[in-house]
Amino acid sequence: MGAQQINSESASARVFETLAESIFDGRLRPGDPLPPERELARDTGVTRGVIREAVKRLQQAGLLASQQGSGHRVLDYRQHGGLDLMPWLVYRADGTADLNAVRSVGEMRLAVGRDGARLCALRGSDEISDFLLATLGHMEAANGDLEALRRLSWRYWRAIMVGSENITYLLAFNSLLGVYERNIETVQELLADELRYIEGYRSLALAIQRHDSLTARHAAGAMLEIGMQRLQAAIALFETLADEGDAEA
Amino acid sequence: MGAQQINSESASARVFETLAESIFDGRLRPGDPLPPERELARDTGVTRGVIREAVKRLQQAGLLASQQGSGHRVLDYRQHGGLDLMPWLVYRADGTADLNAVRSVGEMRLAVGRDGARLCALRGSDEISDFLLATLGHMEAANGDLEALRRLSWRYWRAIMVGSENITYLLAFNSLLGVYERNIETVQELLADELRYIEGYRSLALAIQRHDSLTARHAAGAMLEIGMQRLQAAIALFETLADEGDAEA
DNA sequence: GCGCCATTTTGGTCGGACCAATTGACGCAG
DNA sequence: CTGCGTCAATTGGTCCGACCAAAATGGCGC
Repeated sequence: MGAQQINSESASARVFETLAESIFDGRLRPGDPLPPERELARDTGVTRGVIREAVKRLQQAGLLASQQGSGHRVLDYRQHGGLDLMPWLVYRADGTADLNAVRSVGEMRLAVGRDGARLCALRGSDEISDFLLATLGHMEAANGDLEALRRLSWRYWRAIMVGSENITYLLAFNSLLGVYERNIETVQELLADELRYIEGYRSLALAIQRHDSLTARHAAGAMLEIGMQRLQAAIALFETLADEGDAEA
Repeated sequence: MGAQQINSESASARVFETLAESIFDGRLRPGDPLPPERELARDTGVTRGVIREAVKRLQQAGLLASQQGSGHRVLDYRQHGGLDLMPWLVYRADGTADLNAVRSVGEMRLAVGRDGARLCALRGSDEISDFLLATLGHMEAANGDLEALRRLSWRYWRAIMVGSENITYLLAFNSLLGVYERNIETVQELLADELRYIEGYRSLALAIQRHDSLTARHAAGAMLEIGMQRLQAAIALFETLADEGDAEA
């Protein structure tokens, strides 16, 4: 498995991935011109139309700027990129993960989750808290099944983001989920303690139900901190291993 | 000016905007199928290739899902969209702004700005604080010129986001800037008091310089709250006007 | 009434052509 | 020799028509 499955992707998707990787790993730097479309088409063995479709996606992602007569040039994604680039920034082409990017995701998860919970307590309707409590019941019934808990937790948090009535938080949540989804098993194991901390989910849901924004914020923070601590421990471990690897090399 | 300038956009960009608007204003709902590419091409008077380029951008934005043989169908952007959709969510086709979306932007600005400042104080190098203090000097020299202050403030905050070493905050900052840029004058007037609050910028820069994360967080919060209050006041005003308009109608 | 298969629909790709903006080299005038 | 204008080459933007491949459709036979 692995490389072969990539053939199932469309040609334009493959070109997109290839070019995006070249940009993220620095082979194509900000300001660099992209080879002409005709040349790219010739080299990759596809039609110019396919190249153009991939280029359009790269433009939409904030990775390229184009001008007729001139060409396509690489933009600095740190200046023009959106949150949806995170999956590419976290998971490199060589299969390793960027630990800084992982930590960043954890920090945003905490900040957005905490403030989203606060706003949900302020604004959430009874429908929201009812849904949270119902989901909580399913989590209790899951009996520690991580897979089920993870799915339920995602629904739970999505409901909070909806209840916060803050569309930016909801969209940011989507982007973060995009990162998790590429490595579900690892995320699930890492957050195991948090997922099993049913009491935390309960006190948060109850705080939201009684519109107690201060308690909701703290409950959310306490809950998310569990996963954050596991995450930081894992990062520290990997950094140690990396250092030893460097020392040996 | 206005409608005519749109002709300067490329054909695929026009198709993209048209379809995106149809999705955001609800004429195309989640689950709805898009008309076949050949039909869209015929109706809009462009080639299928142009339609496909626009469709690729819509896919990248999380607005469409496609399947060979079946067709393109509209996704729920609240479930699959990223933060870079905010400009479209804030500014509707009829020229009005979605006040809820505006408030959301303000809230994320506050949350990310506050935590970004905290992290920058924790991790920022001397280069960062030097840059902040230098920019501060330029702001003092701007002598209240809003245009100049706004530019300098953006650089200032970008430096903080870079210094926070949290890539998700930096990318979210980019997306928020994308919202501001579509209506620079209004944003600038709205944030006038905040932009002129040089002392706030100074105390934040100094807190970051001495790695005082707690003070940095509070200084950032105090500063951003100024703009937030103006924003909330403006929203309340518009809501009142809208209510009166409804009452008359 | 149910399930299988040919037809149709529809996205994905191909190939070549022409248009339009930009760039750059060449040659002319100053 | 310098500076400017012109023209050709480069390159993205669009058009056209064709074929491939996956999915949906509808009719046929069981």
